[in-house]
Amino acid sequence: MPVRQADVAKEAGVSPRTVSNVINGHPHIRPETARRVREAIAKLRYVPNPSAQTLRTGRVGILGFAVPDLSLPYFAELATLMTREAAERGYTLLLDVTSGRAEAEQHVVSGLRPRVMDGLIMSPLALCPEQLTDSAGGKPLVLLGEWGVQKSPLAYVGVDNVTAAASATRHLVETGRRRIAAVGPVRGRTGGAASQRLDGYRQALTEAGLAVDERLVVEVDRLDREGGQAAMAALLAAGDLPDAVFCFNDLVAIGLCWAAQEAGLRIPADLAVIGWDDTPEARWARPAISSVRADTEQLAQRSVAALVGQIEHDEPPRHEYVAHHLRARTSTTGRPYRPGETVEGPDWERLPPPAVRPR
Amino acid sequence: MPVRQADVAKEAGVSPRTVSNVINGHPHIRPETARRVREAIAKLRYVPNPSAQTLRTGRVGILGFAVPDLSLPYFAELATLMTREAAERGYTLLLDVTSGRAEAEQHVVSGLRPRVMDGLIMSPLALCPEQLTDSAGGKPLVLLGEWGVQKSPLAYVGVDNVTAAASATRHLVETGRRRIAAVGPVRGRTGGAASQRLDGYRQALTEAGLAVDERLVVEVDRLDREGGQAAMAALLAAGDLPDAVFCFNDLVAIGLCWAAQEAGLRIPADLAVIGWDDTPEARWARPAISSVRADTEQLAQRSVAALVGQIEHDEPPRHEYVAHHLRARTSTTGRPYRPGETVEGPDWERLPPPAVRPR
DNA sequence: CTGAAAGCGCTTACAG
DNA sequence: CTGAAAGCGCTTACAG
Repeated sequence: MPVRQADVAKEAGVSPRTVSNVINGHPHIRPETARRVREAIAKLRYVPNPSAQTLRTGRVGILGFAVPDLSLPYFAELATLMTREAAERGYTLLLDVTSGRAEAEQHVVSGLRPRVMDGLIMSPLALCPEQLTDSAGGKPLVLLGEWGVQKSPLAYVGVDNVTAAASATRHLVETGRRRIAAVGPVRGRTGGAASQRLDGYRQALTEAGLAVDERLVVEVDRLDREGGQAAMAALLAAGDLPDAVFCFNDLVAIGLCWAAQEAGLRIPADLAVIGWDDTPEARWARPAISSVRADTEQLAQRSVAALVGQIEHDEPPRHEYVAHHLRARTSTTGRPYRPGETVEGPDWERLPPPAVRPR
Repeated sequence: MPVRQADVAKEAGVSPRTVSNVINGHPHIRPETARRVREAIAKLRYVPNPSAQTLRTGRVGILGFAVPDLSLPYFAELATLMTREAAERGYTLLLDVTSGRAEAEQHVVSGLRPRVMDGLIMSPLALCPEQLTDSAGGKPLVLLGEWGVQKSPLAYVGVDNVTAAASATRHLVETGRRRIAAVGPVRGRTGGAASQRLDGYRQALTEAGLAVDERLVVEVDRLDREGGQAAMAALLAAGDLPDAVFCFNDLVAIGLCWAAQEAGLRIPADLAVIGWDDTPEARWARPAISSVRADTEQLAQRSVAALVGQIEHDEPPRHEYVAHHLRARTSTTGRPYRPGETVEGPDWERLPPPAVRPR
């Protein structure tokens, strides 16, 4: 019932081979022939059958993007950008929600899925690169979070967590804070972005001549508002409050601010707070919350480019860093802020655009 | 290089036909044969090639879900639920972000996409059902928003916007409000959910013996925080402030609260505010914002069921309603609220679960 | 209950 | 520059 290539060929008075050539843009086709074929395609509203194409060529035209949690605005934003980025290169993006469960991540990577995708971009939470390496089903894989990827043979795109975290911490120091807490390592999960951010945090404190007090490093169950709320409760219960908190994402910062304000603390007078991801919710919070922003456009662009490069040109996997910025707002500066304004932090950093670090 | 059905057949000492029968669960297979086949499958780690299956059967195993905007938490939540729901029925969910552009919506429905999906669930923003009807590419389509679907032949799943909006408005009346504004119709877009919510709003006001003041109906450019901010600015500029606002989603409510508080208004003492979607951001706002919640689990479950029913059993399209609830919080009641608590509104409503209204 | 064979709709060496 | 033909890996009437 649907129109086939053969119907187009008959309509245009050529062989199917020629129709295929026109569609796939092969050179050396007589302009007149090409025109006739194109007219026939338009007239019959012919659309090639993707399954037949895939069966024949082994190429699917689909990139996978596996995210742990779409309710994190960071991933929702990234998914939107990736969809666009993939479309520009002629691919469709297939989104997979793993909920951070190891089983789901495993399934995406090694299960049925590889067959319906040409490659996968993933932000692993439960699985570490070693577990992913073998199982990628032979398809190219690009990693987005970090999980001790330094020594992994897999491709990786992300921000330099150490530098960015140091920059956030330094910002707190420069606004006069001395007892700075860090909230965000996830209980029971070691390595990954969190440990790099802790490195940056400790490094900046040491450079500023401040002591590192391990009691001020607070773990959370999840990087969500409830986690931030619980962390603030723990800090309050411990007494000897910090005068600033570096939160590993905005949701944690929001929950923490909630609990702090509930306890009568003023932000930033009593407690400065900085988050991570630069979500709209942080910009619209009262007071507006300072945040570290990864350049998500670059992230989407580079990771899709890296994946397509592996797929189409067999490029070797490499590690790549994207820019980050510090958005200083009321929760650290005390200065009024209206959503929509962009206030670069005093010591914001930007890595040179094609910051490629070959492995 | 990958293992094919024929390899499994040879390993098990049967014909490909038998392997296919075992995989597809055909009856009347000798248990001993089935066991041998299954062992061979496991041993060789055979996975059927989906493209070949699709080419042969015409069935893809993929459901599409087209959303206008993943940064709306409502859609992010729905996407997560739908993914799970689809997986339970053996389908993969393909997410498409249309950004509410007519062109993108058209493309999803009529473009290349229908060939890679068995059916589509979509929340149209720019296109009305009439435009969608012809173009569905012959594949089943389930609509999620409303766009004057009452008379559309397309399947529809959603909340009863009239009833829910009336309920929200009545709640404001019952907490003593008399000048109640409605913020949310999108400028230049007529019909759809917004006009139904306006109907419910007017209906409730009239029933309460209050006059409907059309100057209190405020349009927005988009249903986002900026839209709410601008709407509040307009209300402030107009003078003669309302004492309550019914916002058509939580983002608008959040932007509106921001602007109201910036102007020195106290919520709810000076202005009561209720939103729609019951997002976490509304629960964690200060004060916590009351909201109308559609039962998203039901929505996901019913819409996937309706789509799969059309695909697999050729069921006729029908209109179906899911339950909604009113979550009364500080922004209307003035009572303290801690995120995580569930406070049903005094006049919350729930439609009987299988609320099917055949067309 | 299972084999041998055709065909889903493409692409692509192989000829001309 | 274009035709005729094979084959990608499945499923399924058709026989037995």
